[in-house]
Amino acid sequence: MSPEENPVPPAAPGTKKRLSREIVLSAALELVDSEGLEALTMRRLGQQLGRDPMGLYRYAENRAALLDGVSELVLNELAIFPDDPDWQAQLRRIAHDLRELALRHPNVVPLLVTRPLSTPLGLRPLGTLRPLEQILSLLIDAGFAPADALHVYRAYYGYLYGHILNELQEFIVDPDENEALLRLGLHRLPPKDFPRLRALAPVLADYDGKAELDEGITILLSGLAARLSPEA
Amino acid sequence: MSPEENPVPPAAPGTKKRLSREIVLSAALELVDSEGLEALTMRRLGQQLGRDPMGLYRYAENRAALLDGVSELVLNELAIFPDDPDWQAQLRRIAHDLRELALRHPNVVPLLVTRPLSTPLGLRPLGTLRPLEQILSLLIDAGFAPADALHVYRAYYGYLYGHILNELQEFIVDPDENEALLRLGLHRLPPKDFPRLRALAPVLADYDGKAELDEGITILLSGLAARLSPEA
DNA sequence: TGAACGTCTCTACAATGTAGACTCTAGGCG
DNA sequence: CGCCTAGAGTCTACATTGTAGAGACGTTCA
Repeated sequence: MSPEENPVPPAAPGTKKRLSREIVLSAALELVDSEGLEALTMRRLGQQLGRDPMGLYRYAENRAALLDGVSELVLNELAIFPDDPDWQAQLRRIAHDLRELALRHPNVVPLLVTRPLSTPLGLRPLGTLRPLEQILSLLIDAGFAPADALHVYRAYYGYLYGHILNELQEFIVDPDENEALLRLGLHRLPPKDFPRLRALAPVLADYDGKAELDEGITILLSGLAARLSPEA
Repeated sequence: MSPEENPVPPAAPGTKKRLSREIVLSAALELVDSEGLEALTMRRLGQQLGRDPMGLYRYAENRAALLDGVSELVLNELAIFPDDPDWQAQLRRIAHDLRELALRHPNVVPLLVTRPLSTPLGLRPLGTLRPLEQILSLLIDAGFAPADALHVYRAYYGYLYGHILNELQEFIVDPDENEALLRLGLHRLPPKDFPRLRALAPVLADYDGKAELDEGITILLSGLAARLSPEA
């Protein structure tokens, strides 16, 4: 082989153009989606782009900043229409969209959930705060007092994130091995200590996340609407 | 200084006794509590215990297993009484307990939330599954059909974890710098794009997580009870 | 006494994030 | 046209990490 030929071909062959933040972040996201969070190292990403790893520091100050960028990028896939007059319908739709987004990028969910914990609210990437702002707008326009809008948002987003975490925890990629794996795992549990869980194995195996989310949202929204009427 | 004197004294001086899994995990937890997750390295933990880092592998196969052990340890602080006939009161109490536990160990919360994502349900540390089993027991004893109990559990725990994440995200350690930091951060946001959020700064500053959790739980429980009556 | 075993320790290595200096290239100015 | 400066890209180097593998040590049984 010719000496200057890159020994690792997976880098896109033609793309030796100029780099950009978007390109870098997209590549990072692809990497995370396909191989998991811990596969996203500077060297690995560099080789994916056919560039020296050090060059990446021009587009992300840190590895942490890179992670922030990735979660921002993912959240940008979420479309919110703050002008919809039917706030309940809109919140329900957003919930399902976010759920599907999480299922599409399961490896990014840990980022979505933990990165904000290490960054005070005001210092987060702007793309991360946009959903919050837009939902507040939606609720206030619908007639909620600003403080009540915040309460609704918190209850809503709290439940939503919780559900997503729940569902992903039970999620197993290949539905064929689903039941097998599940039984395998549950079988390990001492029957004395875990009778309920073991008995529920078949129910656990078919989990309809979409329906479950929808029910939860219904309960929560109607409860919230009753307590804090938007016309008050 | 004498050559064989350990340059890092913080290791407990007297405790040269036999190690045990509990001791190791407790030390790990202390480390995480006081200095954060990324401070928990094998070497650092070893020096905390005055032992060679390699010795730790006798009590935890991996660093990952160590992390699992820590979250298990924390979850064990949670007391559940599956025999309480008043399931709603019990769930409400557990919620508050778990919230306080999270506030006590904020650095462990990312573990609690993300570790299960990388481990199929049946293979988790037993201590992690105990709350699930016990709450199922509580609900089934209260009259729920097993499958319904699972639904209730999911909605409940989903909301609970979501709330905790929410609250920790807005949590700032020193309440004095709370408002300052908050304003500082929010001030950075472009007013054109984030008018609602900026206007809510004072409301954001005093967040009563306990009350908010309680309200949410009330809404959720009454909704769930209405939909799936335990006497059905 | 000797042997065997479980515990602890040491050394070593590959992989990571990143600082700092170097090279290269494009474009503006004389 | 030639130089020169600034920024993008690259190379080298280093401290820190998890962990394999071999050895040392002490305790316990035959």
